[in-house]
Amino acid sequence: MTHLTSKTQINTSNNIHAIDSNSFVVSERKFLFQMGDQLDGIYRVNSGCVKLSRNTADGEKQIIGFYMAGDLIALDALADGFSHSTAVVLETANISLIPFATILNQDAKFDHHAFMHQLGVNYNNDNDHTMMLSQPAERRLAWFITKFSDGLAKRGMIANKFRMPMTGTDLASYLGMALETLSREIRGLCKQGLLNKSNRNIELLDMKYLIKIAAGGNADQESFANANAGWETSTNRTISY
Amino acid sequence: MTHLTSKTQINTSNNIHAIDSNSFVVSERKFLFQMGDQLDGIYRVNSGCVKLSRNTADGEKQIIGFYMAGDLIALDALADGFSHSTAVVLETANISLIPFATILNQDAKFDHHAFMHQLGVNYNNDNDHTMMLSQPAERRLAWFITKFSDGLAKRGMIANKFRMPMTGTDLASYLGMALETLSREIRGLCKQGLLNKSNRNIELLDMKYLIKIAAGGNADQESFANANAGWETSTNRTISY
DNA sequence: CGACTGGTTGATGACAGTCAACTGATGTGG
DNA sequence: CCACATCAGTTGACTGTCATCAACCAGTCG
Repeated sequence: MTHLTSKTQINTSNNIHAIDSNSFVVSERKFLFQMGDQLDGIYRVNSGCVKLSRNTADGEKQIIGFYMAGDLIALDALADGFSHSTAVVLETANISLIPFATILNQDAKFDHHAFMHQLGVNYNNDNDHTMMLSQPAERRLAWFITKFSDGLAKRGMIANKFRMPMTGTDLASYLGMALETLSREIRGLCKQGLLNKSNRNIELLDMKYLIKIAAGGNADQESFANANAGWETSTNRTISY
Repeated sequence: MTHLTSKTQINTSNNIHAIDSNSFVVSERKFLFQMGDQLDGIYRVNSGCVKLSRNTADGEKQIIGFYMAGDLIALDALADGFSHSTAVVLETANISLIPFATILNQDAKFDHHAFMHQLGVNYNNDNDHTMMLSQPAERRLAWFITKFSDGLAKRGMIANKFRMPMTGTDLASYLGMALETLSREIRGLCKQGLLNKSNRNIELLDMKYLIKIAAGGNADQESFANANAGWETSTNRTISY
């Protein structure tokens, strides 16, 4: 893995291709930045998928989020210019650097309104994540799956059949559970007929019921899938949040 | 409890006194805003303490943070102008409204740099909180206590002897544990000689060891307090983060 | 004074973490 | 292309942390 700390390196690395002055491509498994790096601004993900992680005080790595088109990352660098998290690309990504100067200076060409809006969206997503962590494992998983699917729908992609860009280990860390627990919970949802899974390929069979679980509806209740078998109930409906 | 949704109400409520055009006082137990309120901007806490909460999908209330002098709240309203959280004042607070227009418009009198800095600080604090939620209960508690103490120190207040502004129920919710668990964990730390507690008054006796627990050091190890009894090891040292 | 809110303590059990063994994918060098 | 190593994920058995339920106590307030 290469390691990016400055724009100079961006231009010299053969894994990172400048598209224009502000946007560049980072390929799978490459670092965008690491904890402690001094950044020139914050980043916007234009396409692909990036994971952010942090180290706990005792050195364990924890995933704090997965970011896709439109998301802002490295917001923590607003505090002091240094990144407090590590960014690794999961799916080859097009990234824009938004320099601090652009954010602070009254550059009319920069859409401050959209920036602030996105900041709020990111903030809300993070809060949702935080809140889910004190919920039962099955609920956390159902929440993630429906939210991920919704994210795809919002970006105009197929929402009921997709490939997870992250490993189970990463997802388990993000959801605050052991890898084994994640594996068992996924199997549980499969057995309930709510989804199919092979490797990282997921097919949602009963979105409504998954949403119900995510919202705290108990999985022991009668499944919508059982009560109303078929595809009518499992269309890739858009979740509002 | 009264409920503030607009500046009009701010001016009419006898619990809220305008100090200047931007700053006002909200007294204990009053709402600053509630989930769903349309806001005119985001708020800055100048003094006092404010708690933020959200409702889970199944209607349970969860505390997402406690905010003190310097902290920004209602950042989620940046997304769409509506608050996704509820703010209740715990200690009579002086609050400034920072209108969206001020943030977006190129108002030279507004310190955008300081604003962005504080945004990053808030963001980091939230990430810390999120990460702690998958740690053991004792560790979460030790983390909160040391962090709270550090927050007091940073604001020039006495850091090793203070009063908790929130109820145990609120703190338990924030830390993602049951009230009973919190009660037992506090007692556990007391029994280890790390702190004293009567009602909501806390006295830290061994900050270093609390920090060690917060960082993942096991409480079964020999306590610094036991190894090196006395006050020399329990001064209100400032934690760097 | 009773009714509340806030907090403590004990008994019990469930959810999920840990340990361990194993299977299946993916990748690498000879 | 195979042999091997490595990573990713599965499954089972066991254990422990912590949530739940319940009873109880201490302030506070109308």
